[in-house]
Amino acid sequence: MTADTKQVIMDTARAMVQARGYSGLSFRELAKEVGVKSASIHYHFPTKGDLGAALARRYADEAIEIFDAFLEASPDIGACMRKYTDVFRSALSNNNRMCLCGIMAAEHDDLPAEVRAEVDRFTDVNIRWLIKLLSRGKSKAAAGAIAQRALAIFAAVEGAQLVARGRGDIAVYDQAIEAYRTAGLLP
Amino acid sequence: MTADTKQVIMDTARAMVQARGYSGLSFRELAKEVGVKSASIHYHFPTKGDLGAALARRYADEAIEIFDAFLEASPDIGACMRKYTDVFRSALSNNNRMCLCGIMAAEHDDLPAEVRAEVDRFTDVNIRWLIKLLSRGKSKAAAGAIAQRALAIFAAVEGAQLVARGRGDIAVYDQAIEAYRTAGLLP
DNA sequence: ACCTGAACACCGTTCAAGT
DNA sequence: ACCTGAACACCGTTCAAGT
Repeated sequence: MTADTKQVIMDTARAMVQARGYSGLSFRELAKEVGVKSASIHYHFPTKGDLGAALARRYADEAIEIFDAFLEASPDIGACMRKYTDVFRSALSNNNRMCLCGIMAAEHDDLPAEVRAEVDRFTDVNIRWLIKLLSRGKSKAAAGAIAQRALAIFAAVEGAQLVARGRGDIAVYDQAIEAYRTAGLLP
Repeated sequence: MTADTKQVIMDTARAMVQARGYSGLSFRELAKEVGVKSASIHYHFPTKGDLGAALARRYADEAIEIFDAFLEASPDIGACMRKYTDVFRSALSNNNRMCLCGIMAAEHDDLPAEVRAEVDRFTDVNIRWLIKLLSRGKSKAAAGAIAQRALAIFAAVEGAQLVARGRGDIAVYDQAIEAYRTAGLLP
């Protein structure tokens, strides 16, 4: 009936990683916040890599649900795009945090293989969704150009988040996104 | 006459940070590579923050020189822009490394204040240079729009590097940059 | 089934001691 | 001036032991 310890660990760890990265996540700190000993964390997640992979997996799964709901809620490409960029904006407004997989992508070489695999899947999920969005009402002929543009949009949004976070200023994110729209990169 | 130990430390540390991040930098590993004991690193750089700040400071200073040389070498905006994006490309082609300050921006919350200050200065250097480039032959009237676009270009380039690194595929970087150009974000 | 204390080899840091 | 060994409190991890 009370909150499942495993879920509490994941929720707490996710917030920590979004703030300080995978490398910055400490099992001892995490345990202290959850109210158990660090050895107990290992009972639920044998290694740090197991925990990181579980976090990224759940993150990617949630992204699929959230993004697909946008497509169903509105037929307008521009409106869906705005909702999409607002998701990444909300991480920043939540204490200057970053996309879980964006910050982990920067830590690429420090990640265990099982974590890296889930981070890659998050990228796939995003690009696939953007392709679906950009393809609305277009012929199949332009598929290559659309895939390239989807990749560019994802990269640009992640970059806007990265730079805005570095500045600690969400207005930087808003300005970058607006400039992308003005230039015609975003629909 | 032989290589200055302090310089060897900085060169080695820089490569390590570009590969594994500031958090991923270990004084003991660094010392082993340089051929001294970790306590000796502390003689030259009392704290890890001192070393990190020195690395970012030199990185930003070098960027100023390199970028300004582009402006002097060519009057063509497009050519200068291509040289600029090639600088960020070269980090990836050097064993999938990242821009020193890009990877550190992701580690924002883990950085000592003195490191963060130098990372911020690198961003300033980039945006100021991009503004100078975009302003060529334009009236002062559009200054606001130009500043916004400069910020967006920097963010987009950093994002392309981040995503390409995550994929371990430099072609991803090239595709994103090309899509930015097609969309009209890059001149 | 779930948690813990104690131990291990790591980490940055400090400092007295060496040359 | 430059380097070092030893110690400190941290880290992820393991494991025998508890309930």
